[in-house]
Amino acid sequence: MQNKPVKLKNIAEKLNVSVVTVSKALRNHSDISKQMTATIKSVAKEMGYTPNYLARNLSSKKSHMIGVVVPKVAHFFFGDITECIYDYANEKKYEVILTVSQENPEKEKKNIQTLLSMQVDGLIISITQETKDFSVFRTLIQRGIPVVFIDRIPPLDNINIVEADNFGGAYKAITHAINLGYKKIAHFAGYSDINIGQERFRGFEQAMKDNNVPVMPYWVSRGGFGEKHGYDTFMELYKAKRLPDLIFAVTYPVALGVYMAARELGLKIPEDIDVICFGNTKVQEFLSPPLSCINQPVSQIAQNAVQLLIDNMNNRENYVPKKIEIDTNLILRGTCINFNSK
Amino acid sequence: MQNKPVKLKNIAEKLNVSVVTVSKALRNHSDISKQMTATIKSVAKEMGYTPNYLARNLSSKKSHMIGVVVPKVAHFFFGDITECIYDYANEKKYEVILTVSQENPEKEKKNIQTLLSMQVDGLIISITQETKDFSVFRTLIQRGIPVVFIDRIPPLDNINIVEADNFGGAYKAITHAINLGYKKIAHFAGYSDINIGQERFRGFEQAMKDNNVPVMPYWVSRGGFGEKHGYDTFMELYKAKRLPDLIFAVTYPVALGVYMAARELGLKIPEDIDVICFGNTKVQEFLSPPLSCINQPVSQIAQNAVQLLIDNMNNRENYVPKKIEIDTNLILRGTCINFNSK
DNA sequence: TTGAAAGCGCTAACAG
DNA sequence: CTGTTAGCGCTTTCAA
Repeated sequence: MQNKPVKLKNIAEKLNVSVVTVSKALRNHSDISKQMTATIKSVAKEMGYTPNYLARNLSSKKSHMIGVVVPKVAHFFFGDITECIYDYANEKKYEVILTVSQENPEKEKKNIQTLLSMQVDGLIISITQETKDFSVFRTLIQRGIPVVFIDRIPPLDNINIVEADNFGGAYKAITHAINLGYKKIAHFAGYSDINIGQERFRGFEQAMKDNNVPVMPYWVSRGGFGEKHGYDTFMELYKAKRLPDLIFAVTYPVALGVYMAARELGLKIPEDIDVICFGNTKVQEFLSPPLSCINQPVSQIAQNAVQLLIDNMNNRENYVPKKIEIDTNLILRGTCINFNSK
Repeated sequence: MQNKPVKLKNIAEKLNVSVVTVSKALRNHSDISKQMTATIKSVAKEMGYTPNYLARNLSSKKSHMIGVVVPKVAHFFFGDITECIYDYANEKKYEVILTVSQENPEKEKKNIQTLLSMQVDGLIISITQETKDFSVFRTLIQRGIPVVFIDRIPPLDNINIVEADNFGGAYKAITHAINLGYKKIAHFAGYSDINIGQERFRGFEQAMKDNNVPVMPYWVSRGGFGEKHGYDTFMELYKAKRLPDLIFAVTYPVALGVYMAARELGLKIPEDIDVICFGNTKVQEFLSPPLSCINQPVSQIAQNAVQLLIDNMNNRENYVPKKIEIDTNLILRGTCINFNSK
C-alpha cells in the first residue's frame, strides 16, 4: 500500500493556491487571512500532512534541536537528569537528540560529531570519567557553538557550567560526620582531573583540615565513579586490615560497591563500617541499611542547563559564559547517624 | 568569530574539482580513483568538514535514523533497554532518536508525530500504561512504516513484537511458590488491557489453577506498574486485615512500593509478608531483604528488536510481521525461598 | 573516471 | 494578503 507522504505541493494544488501560502498558513504566519489559514489547516489534516523537518530545518537554518551527550543512561543520576532535560526542552519547544557515550571517550567524540552533523542548535554535555583529551570541546567553543556542561565538566575556561555545589556538599557531610565523633574517615574519590572528583575531594579535605582531623593517604582512593571502585577498594583495605570507621563515597554506585563487598565479607553496616555518599536515589531508602547521602537537586540542574543553553543560542554574538552552582542538602537515613567506634 | 561551517562546495573549489566528485569521494564511491579519494579526504579533514545530515538525508530519502518511544527513561527497565538499543543500533550504523512519553498517551502520540517528521526510517515503541486509543499505531502500520513493539504492546494484529515470555515467567514463579507451600498468594497486577498486565496475570492464574490453589478476588489488584500501586494496595489489604502470605508484584517498582508500606507498618519481609516480582535490577540484591524475581534478559530484547526493525526496513514490500518471545528465568535471593505461615 | 543538470521539501525575501 | 524567485547542502541520474 505505502501511500506516499503528502507534501505542501499536494495541498497547494488541491486548493489552487501556492506552496508558499500553504507553508505560511501552517505556521500561523500573519500574512495569511484567518479564513485561508483555517481551510488550509483543515485540508492538511484531512490529507494527513506531516511536515518534513529535514527540509524545514535545512532551508530555515535552524533545527530547534538540542543535542545531549551523557556517559550513561541506565544510571541513577543520568537517567534522571536526561528525563528532566527532555521535559524542560520540550516545554520550550525544542526536540532533544540524546547520545550515550558509555564512558568511552572515542564514542563521546563521535557522538558530538554526529550531533553537529544533525545540525543541532546547541549541546548539553556531561563528559565520561575517562576523557583526557579536551580538544574536541575547545573546538566546539572556538566554533562558537552553544554548549552547556553539566555535572562532569572538563577543566576549560570560558564555558557554560551547571553543577551541584560539590565542594559545599562534601564539606557539609564530612563536618556532620566529624561532629558525630568520626575521625577515621576514608574517601573513595573520583578521578582528580574531573570536577566532581576534584571538588568533592576538596570539600572532604577542607572539612577535615578545619576540624583538625588528619587525612590518611591510604584512606583516599582514586578509582572512578562505578561500583567496581567501591568494591575493589573496600576489599583491599580489608585485606590490609586498614578499614576506617566511615567511608565517604564519591557517588552512589561507589557506595553500592561498598555494600556489596561488606555483605560478602560478612561485615555489618553501620555497626562495623559506616558509609555516606554523594547523590540521592529513590532506592537508597530501601537498602539495608538505608543509605544517607548528599542530595543534588537533579531537576534544578536540568532546568538551569536548558535555560542557559537557550539563552546562549538566542544570543550567540558576544555571549558571556556563565557558571551556575546548585545548592545541596544532607539526607540522613540509616547510615552516618551516630558514631560507635568500630 | 564563528567561522562558517565548510561544505562540499568549499572543498571542491579548493581542489578545482566538482562538488559531485567530492561527495562521491567522501562516501568511498567506486567511481572515484584511489588517488583522488585520498586527497579529497585529507583536504576535507584539514578544512574541518562536517557533513550536513539534514541535506544528505533530504536528498537521499534515507535518514538512517531509528525512532524510539518509551514511557520512561529514569526507570530500572526502560533505562536499561534504551541503552542496549543505542548500542545495537549504533553497531548497525543507525542513529537513534529517543523520545520519552512520561506515561502520557498525548505525549506518546506527539512523539510519534515528531519522529515521523524527522523522517526516521523506522520505530521501536513501548506504549504507556494509560494508552487506550490505538489508532495512531494502526495508522502507522497502514502507512507501511516499519515498527517494532517491545515489552508494553498494544493489542493489534499483524505487528512486530519482541517481549519476554510473560506468561511463562509468571507461571514459573507461582509454581515455585506453591511448591514451597504458599497458598495465600496475592497478585498486584498491571492493567489488563496491556499485554504485560494480561499475560503475567494469566501465568499467575494458570499456575494457581494447575495446582488447585484458589485465586481470591480481593487478592488481585489492578493498579498499574508504579510504586504507588504497590504501596496503596498493601495499605488497603492491611487495613482490611486481609494480608496474604505472598505478593507477586507485576513489576519491580510495585514490589518497592510493598517494601515501603511494610517498613512503614513495621512488618518484616519475608517473615510477616513475602514478595516476588517480575523484572530484575542490580540493586535488588542490596535491598533488605534481597528481592527475588523473574529475570527478563533486557539486552536480548533490545537486540532482537533492532534486528527485526532493520529486517523490516530492508524489506518493506510484502513484509510479514514477526513475534519473538524471550525466555525468562527465576532469580532467588532473600524472598520467596521458604514458606513459613504468617 | 569525472561532472552538469535536476531536484529532495521547504522557507526567506521580495514584489505585486 | 498572496505568489514568484532563489536557494538551503547534498545526492542521483545520465552524459561526456
